Amino acid sequence: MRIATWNVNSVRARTDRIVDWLARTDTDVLAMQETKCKDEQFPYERFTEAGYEVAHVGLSQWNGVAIASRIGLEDVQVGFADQPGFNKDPEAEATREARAIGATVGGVRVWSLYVPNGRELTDPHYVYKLEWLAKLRADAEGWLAGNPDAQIALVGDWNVAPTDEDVWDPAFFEGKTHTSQPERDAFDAFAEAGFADVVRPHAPGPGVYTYWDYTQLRFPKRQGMRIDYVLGSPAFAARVTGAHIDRDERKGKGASDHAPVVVDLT
DNA sequence: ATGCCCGGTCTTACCGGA
Repeated sequence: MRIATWNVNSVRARTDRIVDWLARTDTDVLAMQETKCKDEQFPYERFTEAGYEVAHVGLSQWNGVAIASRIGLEDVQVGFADQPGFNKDPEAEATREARAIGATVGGVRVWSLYVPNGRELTDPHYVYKLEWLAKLRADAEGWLAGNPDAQIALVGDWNVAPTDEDVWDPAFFEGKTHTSQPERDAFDAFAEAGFADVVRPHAPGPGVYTYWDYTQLRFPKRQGMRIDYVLGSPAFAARVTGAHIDRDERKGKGASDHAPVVVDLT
């Protein structure tokens, strides 16, 4: 079984590329983030024709997460129980965004996650990001406490670079989001809760990234960030036989700014 | 080495991305 996560940065702008990639790489399950469309705009037919069922949640042109599977897709859940909401206007009511969808595939409870960016360290979005991660960790800890043998995979764009090795230049990110200590603490809390990074042992750094900014020749200069992760419960981690980051998929015209992260299971 | 931003929209300006 092969499972992958990919921030596709618009599923409509890249449908051909995504469906071609699925077929070419023999991937059974793909968690997508930043689909950037409403449910009624999602190109379901293209995935169905290729043999994949899709569960998607998209409420506007922002965010949007999905899981595509050719090995079944059960018990779809939009959002996690304590998922916080957000509103740019602090006076207005915070609403839950399309940043989390869960489904059971091949015996694995998969969550496709798009963690809030945070924007600036002084922005309310940063507070939202930290709370979002804390609530997810609390809920995920509960899922595992209720069933220590559960195969759970928390996958997606975490928008955190947990170590200095995970960015091309730590000095460049001083005073910015993604590398601050509170964000790193929030990310590390998942390991403490029993969810391990199953990719890093198979794709060690330095210089190994999953995202490269479109500007300033970041990709050819190999100036990227490792912010997309597959965190697995012990029973999930035990099934992992290999993993890699498909850097080639970042090449060429029409690429997402993120590469797919691929995990192979028994 | 795979190229000097790219999606989206209430589109020709601006928001969000990281």
